[in-house]
Amino acid sequence: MYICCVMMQSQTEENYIKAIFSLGQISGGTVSTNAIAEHLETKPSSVTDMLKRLNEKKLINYQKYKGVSLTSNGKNIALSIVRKHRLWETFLVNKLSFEWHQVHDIAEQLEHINSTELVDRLDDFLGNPKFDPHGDPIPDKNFKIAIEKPSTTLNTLAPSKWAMIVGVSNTNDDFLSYLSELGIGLGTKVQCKQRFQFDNTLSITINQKEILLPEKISQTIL
Amino acid sequence: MYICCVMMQSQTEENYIKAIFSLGQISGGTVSTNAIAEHLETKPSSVTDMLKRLNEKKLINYQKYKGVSLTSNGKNIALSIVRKHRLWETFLVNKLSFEWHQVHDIAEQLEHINSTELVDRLDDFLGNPKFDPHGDPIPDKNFKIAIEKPSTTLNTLAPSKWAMIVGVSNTNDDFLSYLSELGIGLGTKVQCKQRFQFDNTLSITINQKEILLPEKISQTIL
DNA sequence: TATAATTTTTAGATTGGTCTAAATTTATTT
DNA sequence: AAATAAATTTAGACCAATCTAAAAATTATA
Repeated sequence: MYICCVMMQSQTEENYIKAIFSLGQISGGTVSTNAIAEHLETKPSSVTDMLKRLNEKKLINYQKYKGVSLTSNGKNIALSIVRKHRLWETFLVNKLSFEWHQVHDIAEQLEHINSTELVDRLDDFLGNPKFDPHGDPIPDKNFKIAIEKPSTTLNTLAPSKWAMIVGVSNTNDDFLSYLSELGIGLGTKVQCKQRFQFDNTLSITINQKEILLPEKISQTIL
Repeated sequence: MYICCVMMQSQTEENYIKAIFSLGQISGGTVSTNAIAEHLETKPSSVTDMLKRLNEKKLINYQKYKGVSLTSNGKNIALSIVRKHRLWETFLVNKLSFEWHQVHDIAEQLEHINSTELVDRLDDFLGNPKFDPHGDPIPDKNFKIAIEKPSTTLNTLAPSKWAMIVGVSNTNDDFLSYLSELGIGLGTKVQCKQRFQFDNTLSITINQKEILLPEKISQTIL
């Protein structure tokens, strides 16, 4: 087994690699300059500059005008950042009692802390969790990712059936705090009361309370 | 009670403020450009540039050629960094089972993480410790520092008397790992066996083992 | 007090990361 | 296929943080 050397990136470079990784997950293939710019809230010209640098360092495959993808080195760096991010989120929620929706910004900072020793010990301290508080899988020491939990979106729940929340596919802050206001969190058990035909709005029961969820929302809950 | 706004410094600026703070602690008065340069392993000309910027931001009192000291804003920033540094060191040692001497570099990174919420929760999680693993006091939420433990250096220990290690005055890495090799750590109980007149070398007993400590070393142990 | 030695500051260049405005390449439409 | 629109890159500038080399101020010394 070989573990690549994953050192000496600036935080900015790491953020670009992370962006390319997560956009690549969605699109499957290569990622466009504009997509990265939008994702990082920066200008396309800045992205081009950075892509040249990352290309020099052999962290990405980049050809002018042709989009970009990660090399295996780049992918390992991305996975190590994802690992750190999700472990820290787990720490914040499980040990420091943060709410689900408060942890993202802090983990965004902590994920850049550079110490394999630290991350591995944190992993052990947390009991080597396979999934983070949002239900996303945490890569292990060797960047292996557990098989995704087989989960379905809430909007497919049949009337009278029960389900447990195991994750969301939208990690927007406002959305997450909206959910916690509704009483929806990780592990929450819900029952489908009724589905309205005309727009598929779902009526569900949570702790005796009845709530209406538009399809747009029920689609993002696992 | 007023808490100043402690935001938006770059890591570099924070490192300068920390350096000025800790050098100021020693010298009492103002700190010289060269001292800062040496402490941060940079060039005096770089220091001058940064001093101008920090002066602009009213974090230091700076007059050309006259040395520098922290304003009350600057002091608060310094204290908040010290607080973070020492809390994280405590976390690393108490929760992640790091050794005494391994934690400094990691804490040096963690101290720049920016979230009052995080720090205060970490403080609670650790049980609001008053001293870090090196025996140094941890400033509280309001940057108040506990009165130093009244402690004496090991070289003053009289023959046959017992003492407990509560800190060291030299936090050099090699020194700390040398101590742990000897079996000397925080909370270690030692007994003075004998003091040799000619050079004040101390013979002490630690867990049944007998060890000889030159005066230079026994002076740095509290 | 004048000179030498030291400390500190300035001047000017470099690097990483960003921007705007203009130019170029690729994609779309007629 | 030509014209237009959209995406991408280049050129040139800026800021933070650094450096080297040279100048200026301070301190020490003869």
